[in-house]
Amino acid sequence: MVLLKRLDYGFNGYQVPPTPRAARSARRRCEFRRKDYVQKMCAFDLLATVAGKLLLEGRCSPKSVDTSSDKEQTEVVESSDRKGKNVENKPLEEKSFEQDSCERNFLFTEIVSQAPNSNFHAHKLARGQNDACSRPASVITSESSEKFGSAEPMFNNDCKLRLGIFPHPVDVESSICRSEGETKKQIKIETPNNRNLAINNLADTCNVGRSDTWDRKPSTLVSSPDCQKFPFCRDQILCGSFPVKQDGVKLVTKDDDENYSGCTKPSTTNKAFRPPPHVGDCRTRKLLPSKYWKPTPNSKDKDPYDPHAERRNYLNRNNSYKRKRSQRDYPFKKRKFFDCSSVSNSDEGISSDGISSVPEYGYGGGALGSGPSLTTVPMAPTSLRGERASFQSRNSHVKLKIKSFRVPELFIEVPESATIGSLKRTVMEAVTAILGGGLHVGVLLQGKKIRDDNKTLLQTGISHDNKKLDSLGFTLEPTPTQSPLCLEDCSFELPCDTPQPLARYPPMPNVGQISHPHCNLDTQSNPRGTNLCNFFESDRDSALFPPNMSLEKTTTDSKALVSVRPMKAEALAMVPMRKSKQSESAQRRIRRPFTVSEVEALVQAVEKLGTGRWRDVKLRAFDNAKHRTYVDLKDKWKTLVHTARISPQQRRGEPVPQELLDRVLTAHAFWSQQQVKQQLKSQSETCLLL
DNA sequence: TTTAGGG
DNA sequence: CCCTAAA
Repeated sequence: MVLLKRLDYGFNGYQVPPTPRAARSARRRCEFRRKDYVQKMCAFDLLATVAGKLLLEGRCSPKSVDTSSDKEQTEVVESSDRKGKNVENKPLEEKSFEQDSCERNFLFTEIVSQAPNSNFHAHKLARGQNDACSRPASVITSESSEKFGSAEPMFNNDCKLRLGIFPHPVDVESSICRSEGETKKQIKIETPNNRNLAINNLADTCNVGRSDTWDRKPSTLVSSPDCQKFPFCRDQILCGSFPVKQDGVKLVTKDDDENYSGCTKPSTTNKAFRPPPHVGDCRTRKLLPSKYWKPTPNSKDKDPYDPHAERRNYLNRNNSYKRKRSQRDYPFKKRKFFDCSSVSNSDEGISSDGISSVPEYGYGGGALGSGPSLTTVPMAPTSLRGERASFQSRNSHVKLKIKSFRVPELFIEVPESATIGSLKRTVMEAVTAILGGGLHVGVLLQGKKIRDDNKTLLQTGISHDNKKLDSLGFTLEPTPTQSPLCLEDCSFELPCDTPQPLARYPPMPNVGQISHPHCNLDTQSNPRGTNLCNFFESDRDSALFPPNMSLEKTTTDSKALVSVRPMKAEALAMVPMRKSKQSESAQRRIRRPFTVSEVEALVQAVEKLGTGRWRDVKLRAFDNAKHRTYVDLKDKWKTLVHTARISPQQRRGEPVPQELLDRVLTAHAFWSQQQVKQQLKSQSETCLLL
């Protein structure tokens, strides 16, 4: 349950608020509940059944693959911050970042291209990433992406903040070359200090040696500001995309957020709670960023327990509310139309996921149905073609091009006053937290997880002649080991010689989309649960891109091209994943426990407005917390009342100060009574009329 | 769209 | 948190 725990508390720190729209879907995807788990498992059982059928239909076992002709390809990586400014130590506010336009997802793109050998150990990678901690992360401001922005309409102005991981400027070249030995590759790496560092002589085979290399020099991490390089589909965006090549990883954060300026001044006050009456305003005003306070025209507001005054006030404001209401965009209700599945939307003919197959004959970017950028794919040099040719003649091999891996979603929140350096560290921590925990590879076929590791590709339906198979996807996920929900083996290895390279997939389809608490920065000054920013932050989930916009980009992502050696299967031309209709079903929003600060704000609002006016409460105290709907607030109040009534021993979760609970009971009693009075009143009136 | 409640 | 009947 460790994982769950982390989830539960992952939101207490600073986080980058996402855009409202995607919020909902993201939350749903992230939801990690036992209940869901059970449901999922049912689905898996179903899959197992299907798989069984496939097994029966299975034909001869795959033949061995001749890799002799396989040569690694050269990949040129776009230099990252060519135009990026080195703004290491300036506060974020001084940058041109626009919080609401930050890209929030992380894209890990591989640098190196062809990794013929699938003998890749995920845990090695993970370790390597740990090492990456020492590596500098780079931040590129919006300017740096200008040139790309124009070419990439999808990002429009949303490409403001990008994070990248760079290898240490120092010994990138040497270490790599040394460890890799001779090579046929050339990699251009741009580091903050060292641009366009060309690396030659990379080993053209990645075997154990490569793994070792990872240990030492985990990866040549290069970041590219070019959005086109990372055309992610909505899914990728939602989940975080992780185009990975064995040789390198690129990290890019995308964030599409809303303002969270409220976090600029993390409040440290949290303890001093005062009695209900009148305290509210003064105190709150102090604690809360002014922008979140809607000055109430009526001074009557001052008296929370004057229902009449409040009523009048309420009525007076009713009109303006209506106007606001129409303007307001509540994310909820949209959920059903939101496709959260990472493997979705391929139906539209768009490569939605990180993977796409390489056409069996004559590799051509266009064959993938991808966008224009595909042509720029650095892959497919002559060696590759040769390889393909050999495959065709000798065996039936499945050729896959993994554009990207889905990666667990990261939530990062930092105060505006944070320095770029701290931002980098934060991102680094977040990334390493995930990677360091070990990675698990999941295989998706037509949007469904393939659990049986022992099936051959053929049996699974992954073969070139299987027309039904049009989608195959891979995901990187945090090691579910710690989670009780984790099923059997969670091997990190991706056996290359095993006929059944299919890795087990964690029970939860979207396990990877958890938020990682480690992302929190600046915890020293902002003890967990005490920052008031939490409920003012805009919806993190909103960081997810609107479904529509991301779809087109996907096609362009040719960078993460990797030649995966499909052990013993037939060469196969695959098509981008197709989303299964089932997956489109709504997903639960991620759980976001209320912080003490939020509770306090809620209590205050209810004290003033009373129960039964949740929309007003929302507007008043949570107007900027897009992820808190009035229903949420109502529910929270309900649970608060319940919590206040039970013994402290029975309470769970983050403890709510007794003082607050007392206020809850008081307010609840007051307003309940008020309600009763109102009813009696109306009743008597009715009687009089009669 | 909001409320109010059950799940 | 979700889902929904009602308003």
